[in-house]
Amino acid sequence: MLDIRLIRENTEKVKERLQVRGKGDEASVDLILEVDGKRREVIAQVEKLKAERNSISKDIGARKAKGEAADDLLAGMKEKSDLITELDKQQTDLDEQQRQLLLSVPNLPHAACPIGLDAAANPVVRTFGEKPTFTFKPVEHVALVEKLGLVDFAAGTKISGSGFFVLRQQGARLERALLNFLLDLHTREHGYTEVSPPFLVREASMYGTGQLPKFREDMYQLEGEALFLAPTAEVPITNLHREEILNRNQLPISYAAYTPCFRREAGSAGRDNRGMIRVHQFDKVELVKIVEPQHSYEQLETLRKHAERVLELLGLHYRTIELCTGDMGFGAAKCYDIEVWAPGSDSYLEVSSCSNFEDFQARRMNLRYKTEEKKNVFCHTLNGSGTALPRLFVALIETGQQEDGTIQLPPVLHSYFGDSAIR
RNA sequence: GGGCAGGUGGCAGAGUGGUCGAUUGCGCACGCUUGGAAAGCGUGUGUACAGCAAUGUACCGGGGGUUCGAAUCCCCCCCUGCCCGCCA
Repeated sequence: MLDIRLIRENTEKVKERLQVRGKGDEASVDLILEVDGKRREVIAQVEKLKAERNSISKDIGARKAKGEAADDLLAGMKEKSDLITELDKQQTDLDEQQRQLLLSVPNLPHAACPIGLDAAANPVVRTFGEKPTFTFKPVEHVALVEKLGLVDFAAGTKISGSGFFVLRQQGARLERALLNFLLDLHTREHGYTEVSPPFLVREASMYGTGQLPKFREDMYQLEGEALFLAPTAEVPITNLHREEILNRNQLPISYAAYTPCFRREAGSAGRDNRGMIRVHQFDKVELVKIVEPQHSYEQLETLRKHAERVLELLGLHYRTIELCTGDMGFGAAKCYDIEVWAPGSDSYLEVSSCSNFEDFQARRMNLRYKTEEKKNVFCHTLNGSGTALPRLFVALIETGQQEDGTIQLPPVLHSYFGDSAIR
């Protein structure tokens, strides 16, 4: 949520920054200011009346305490109160209008963000390794996992429907190895605090991180309950500190969490949905940072390096792209996607997305910290999907596949997996 | 699922219609004291909104109502805790 003061005081700048997203959001700005203007007029009016009422009421109380009559003071008070009630209603109404408008406006892209309309305009900012070469034609993961009995898609469909899969035997074990590897890496070497949160969250939490009100259709909600299945660990983890005022010396806070993620993927049926690439439930290790504003961009780089390090240790070729203004998510001010190479599919798969939300989420969540000057300032929140497991899984086995049908695993996984290869 | 009790400032905990943004204690900050610390003493200690400012307004879980006036009375909702039942 943007700061109304920022919109008021830097109107043209805000419009310009919204315009570069290319979604026409800048049109809301004038409307917001119009509502804000009316709102402030009403506030000025009603507060003046309230001040009068309070002062006269006080006098009435004082007289009654002394046993004196106060009829002269009471005259006209009822009317004044009724007027206040009426103006209060107007103000509540305008407040709500303004809130809804503000909630529907995306974050302002950082000044350094590349400008563009869609994914085609995203520059590659880093690559690691090279596309591996094969002496044979590499196979796509679907064929690979079925042959080795790692994943049973039919069983997933039977149990839960399309978009679900069952990991079996070495497949299940590889996933478990990856989870442990990821959590160990981030907690032991990158200094993150491990957290295991609930997977079901209440509505207030979904508002906090911005899934609601705009993206209700993408979420699973429990029938008859005000609970949602978390679409990412970002929701429970960031909400750990909702409505809090942190001490400066607590920052930065860094969390790593494994959770499953639940997504309806409504409207995406038939698109990109082969195998494990786009599913309704997947595991992920998420990284979340809560930081001071002045450090948030260096922290974003750090976060990104931590996410990239995963792929580097696994010896996977990847590229990191910076999202352009038109392709960036709703709440992000700057965002990197890390895409790992999947040779069997001959494509890059997004496994990780590292965003700086600046104070966009913190404002919604009322998450602040106390500065040395004892000012309460909104924190900046960052999050990076440390890695979406199924896609990492896909890249790993497609990259490690051998001509004899086995899959060679990178050395860092040997002890976690208990073997050097899947055979 | 059945029954009950509660939601007040960082925390604990008073307050049942008027000078209460709220007694007090703890905590915290600063000062005095001390060789230094503890103790003790003193002072201070919420947030948001409006306003150039002085200042004003709002907030005792949320919303509505009664009243000149509500933390306090009435209604609805949300949340938390406890007991019983059921259950991994």
